[in-house]
Amino acid sequence: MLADDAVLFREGLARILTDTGFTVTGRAGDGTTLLDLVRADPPDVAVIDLRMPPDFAAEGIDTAAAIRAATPGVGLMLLSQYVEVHHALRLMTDFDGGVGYLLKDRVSDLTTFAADVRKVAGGATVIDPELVARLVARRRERDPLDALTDRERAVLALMAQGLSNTAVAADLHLSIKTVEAYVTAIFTKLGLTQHEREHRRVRAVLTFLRA
Amino acid sequence: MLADDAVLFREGLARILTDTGFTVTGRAGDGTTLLDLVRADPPDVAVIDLRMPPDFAAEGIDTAAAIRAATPGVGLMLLSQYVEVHHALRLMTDFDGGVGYLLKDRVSDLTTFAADVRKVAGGATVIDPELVARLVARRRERDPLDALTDRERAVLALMAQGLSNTAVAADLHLSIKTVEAYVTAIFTKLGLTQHEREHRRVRAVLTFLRA
DNA sequence: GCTGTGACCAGGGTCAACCCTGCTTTTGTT
DNA sequence: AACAAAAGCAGGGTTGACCCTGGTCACAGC
Repeated sequence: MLADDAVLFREGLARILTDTGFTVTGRAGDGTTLLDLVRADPPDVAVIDLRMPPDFAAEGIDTAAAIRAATPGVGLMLLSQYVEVHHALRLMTDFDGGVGYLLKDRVSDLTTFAADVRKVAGGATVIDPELVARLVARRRERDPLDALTDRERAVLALMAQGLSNTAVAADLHLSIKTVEAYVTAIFTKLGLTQHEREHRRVRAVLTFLRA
Repeated sequence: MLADDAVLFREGLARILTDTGFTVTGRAGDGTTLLDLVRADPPDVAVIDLRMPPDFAAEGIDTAAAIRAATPGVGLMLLSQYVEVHHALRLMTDFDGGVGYLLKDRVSDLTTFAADVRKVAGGATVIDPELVARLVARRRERDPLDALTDRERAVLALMAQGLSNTAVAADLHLSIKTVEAYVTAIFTKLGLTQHEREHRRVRAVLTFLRA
């Protein structure tokens, strides 16, 4: 079963899978269609693009979770354009095997790729080595935004859109005093101590944009 | 002829082209290899990923230019993951037809895609409609940074690194009063009038980062 | 010679942003 | 039950950022 909204890629992948011995039982351009198709005719494995319509914001992994819940025996191979460590982590912890997570551009051999898909169909976990390396590195240098509470992150997100404290207060239904308190807390947690050379609000925004 | 470093995509595309009536005479993972292959056995058309190794910074279009110079009769179909207006412009102006520029994710029909590739092989120019729309919009709303003088741009660049006015003054060997004057001028030229909801310095920085 | 523009700068003013200190309430953990 | 953290907010203070107005000098174009 194939799920990817990019026609060129999906149709190309369908041909590759057919050539490497798989039977492609269906194709879907979005998560809802995929879930319906899998329920109707559970395949050995579903190959899913991580970013799917409508929001292209990793619905692929939510769809995968829904498939796992509905049809636990179906393997789930996720393909991503970019390294997204937290999704890999989620796959390794929330799913009980039978999942794969590969980067599209790092697949260099079709035979190995096919073998990985088979492993996943057989219940194994297959994660791109680059992701493992990133996970290890990540544990060493934690994301500075990790220290922020949900509220602080929300405030910073609006700051990063160029909103004033007045606007942030209005949008989050808070008082300006509260927002000011959060802003100061954000600076502290991001290690942005008062310094003559820094415009800390801009620095905080840059940190957010780079995360 | 196919040129794309992403094996999954390239091999999938090879199969699609074969299925839609083309003969795929060769495959290349980088521009140099592609140029060599095209010289050795010029095809009707080369399908090229815009982003190629080693720098993934649009070598595809340079390779296309080199191919055009060496073998003028070869059509050039470029595929891009993202809209990049300046590359489309270059294709339309520097090349004398026989070029195409499509976005990977916006190809929704294989038959139409194949027809587009044939048009390019026949000497036509095929550009994704979305790009045309962007080009038209771009001519209307010129880059806001164009209105800035060299000095204003320099000041904004340092602002965009999160520097305070004090630091900008020190780095550019100016007085703080001068920097303040430039900052106000920058806001005016970027159309950032005083508004209760905006933090204009952050907005200016965001404008700079997106340019 | 005149005009316009860019670069550079000052005095004086306003205020949003930030900081400090202190508080209450809610929620989660032990 | 006790404690800690997060959320939310206030009073009062400081100040960097911004704004207005005015100025000089160098350079380019007419």
